[in-house]
Amino acid sequence: MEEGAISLVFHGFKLARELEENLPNITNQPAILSAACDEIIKVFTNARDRFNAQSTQQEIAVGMQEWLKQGCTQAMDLLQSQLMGGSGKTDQFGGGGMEMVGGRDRETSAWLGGGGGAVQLMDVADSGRGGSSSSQRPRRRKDEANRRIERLPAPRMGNTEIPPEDGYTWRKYGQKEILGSRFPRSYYRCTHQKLYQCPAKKQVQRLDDDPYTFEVMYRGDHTCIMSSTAPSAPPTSVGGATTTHEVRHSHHYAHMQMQPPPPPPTPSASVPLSRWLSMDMQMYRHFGLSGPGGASSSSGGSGMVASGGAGPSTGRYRREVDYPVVDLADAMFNSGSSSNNSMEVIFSSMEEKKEGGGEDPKN
DNA sequence: ATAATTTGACCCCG
DNA sequence: CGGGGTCAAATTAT
Repeated sequence: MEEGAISLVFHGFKLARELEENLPNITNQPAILSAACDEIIKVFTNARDRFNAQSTQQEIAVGMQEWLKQGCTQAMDLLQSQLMGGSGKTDQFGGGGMEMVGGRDRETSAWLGGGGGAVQLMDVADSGRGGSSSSQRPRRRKDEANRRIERLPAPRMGNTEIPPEDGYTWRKYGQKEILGSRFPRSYYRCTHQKLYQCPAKKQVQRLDDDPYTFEVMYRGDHTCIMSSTAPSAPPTSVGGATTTHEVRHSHHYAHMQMQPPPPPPTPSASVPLSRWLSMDMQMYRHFGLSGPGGASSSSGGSGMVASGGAGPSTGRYRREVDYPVVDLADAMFNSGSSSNNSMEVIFSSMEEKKEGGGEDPKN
């Protein structure tokens, strides 16, 4: 199985991330730095070799698809259609189901359709019940939200099993033990909901017998709009949201938090996203893949939510982020030894947090 | 200091 | 009444 190769790619990313995290601590240790780079290169090279050796282009494509599904998501999907003048609305979930990486069988499928119809935007006044004196009881409708369920494998690479992370920023707001399930279910809502707009929510839970597979259910659609850095001047008419780019987000492969991306605060490097995205898209083109099918998701039992950077940069549509991409992709899959430069590019776009929250309530 | 996560309580629905 | 989802205060991380 070539999942090994895919895992290697992930592993490479992980290592890169770790290196990035420790960069500030080892800049004086060229030896270590060098070794680290070497290690990373080795991993990627290895992955490439595997792809070339035992996989057909198609398999590579599939692998990339899986990878993208895990790391990126609809955000990308949307961006893709927007930036590339995609007229073919990517709306439905048309990808194909997947199954693999986990080993266990378990068929099922992919997305149980919900119900059809659009709609979301529930009452904005839906808060204030659990507390104490709430005199309001906004009806809680649960059938309206279109539910989309998706099962995705937890990257079980090397040693880090990062829970699914999609391109959106979610905030965990609850966790509960579910009858009959051995693992708790965690509830997330879009981080930007605070601006009272994004009704998107999702719940994540590990499958009983396949701790490495998560089942995520999405409810509601994202409508995050972070107009420039202006919390005071929130976008008017939320419902509309047709003018500006409606959904964008970042995506990272994080386990924990984030730091720089959001709309208002901390201005900092905030563009890597575009590079990543363009890279991804570039790959799609390169492999002639169809857009990612669904979204993916995140977090597991112990909690991590994540991050993303929504393009704080006032969502500049695009920049000249189209060329380094080719190099990157090429470096990753074609050249094998001298990919240092490319790695730099990768690093420049990786933001991550670390933390060893070892936890794993296995059975 | 701020933001995210944790966790028990509370509410709705079946 | 109990399961499942959400809130919100407290806690922890950044």
